Amino acid sequence: MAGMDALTAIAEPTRRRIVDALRTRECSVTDLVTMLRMSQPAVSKHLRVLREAGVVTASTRAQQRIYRLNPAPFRELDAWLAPYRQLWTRHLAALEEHLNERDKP
Amino acid sequence: MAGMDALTAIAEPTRRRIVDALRTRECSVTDLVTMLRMSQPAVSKHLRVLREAGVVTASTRAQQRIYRLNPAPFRELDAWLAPYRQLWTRHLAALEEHLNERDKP
DNA sequence: CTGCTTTATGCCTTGACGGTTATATAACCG
DNA sequence: CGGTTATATAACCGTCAAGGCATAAAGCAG
Repeated sequence: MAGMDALTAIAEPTRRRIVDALRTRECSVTDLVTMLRMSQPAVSKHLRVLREAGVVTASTRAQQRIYRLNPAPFRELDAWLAPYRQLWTRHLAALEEHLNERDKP
Repeated sequence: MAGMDALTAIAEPTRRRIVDALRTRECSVTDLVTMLRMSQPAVSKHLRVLREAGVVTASTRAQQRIYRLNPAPFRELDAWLAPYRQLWTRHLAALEEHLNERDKP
């Protein structure tokens, strides 16, 4: 019942591997277990964290639980990143400025 | 000597506060200490982590060390996020499709 | 109902991390 | 030089989370 935010959840290396896997196609738990070469409980626990953070959603199909990504937190992350974009555009602008300045004899 | 990656470094709540503060203007350590209302050693340690992850750079000015953001990791984060963008564009497309379908009697 | 498969939970150990106080290092000022 | 400011490091502690194994729970097959 922790409720950690999406970014913190995604940051963990193993969970990022899970997220990267789910990006291309939805997966069952055993799918992920074989991909990550980790114990099933470990994977289930990571999935629980991701679920409670709203990063993934699960649906039941027969005995399997199919996990897929939830777009929302990625949009949020994108929104958070937005104001940082001018960071490197400004950087490039400064660089260009510098080059122009240098070419003037 | 850990060498954690940028995303993991940024994910930590306190460090995200530092990064958010540095986004608008560069800061000295004491600046950050007063902002975060935390002990100076704690701030210095977080700055060390951010430094080793390449998130920030430091320069010396008198006795102060001025910290500023390094654009690179944010570009990397943006690049990592890029393939996820189609996640919500697809999502929107599907939604629109669904609405169109529903309007046909 | 009895297995069989798939997933979730409980318990435990271990290692890492965030925070503190105390101290070292470094750069300025007089 | 001595003193003061600014930052980094050391030593320590409490907490927490990630991983393991064992076990429960849930859904299907026969």
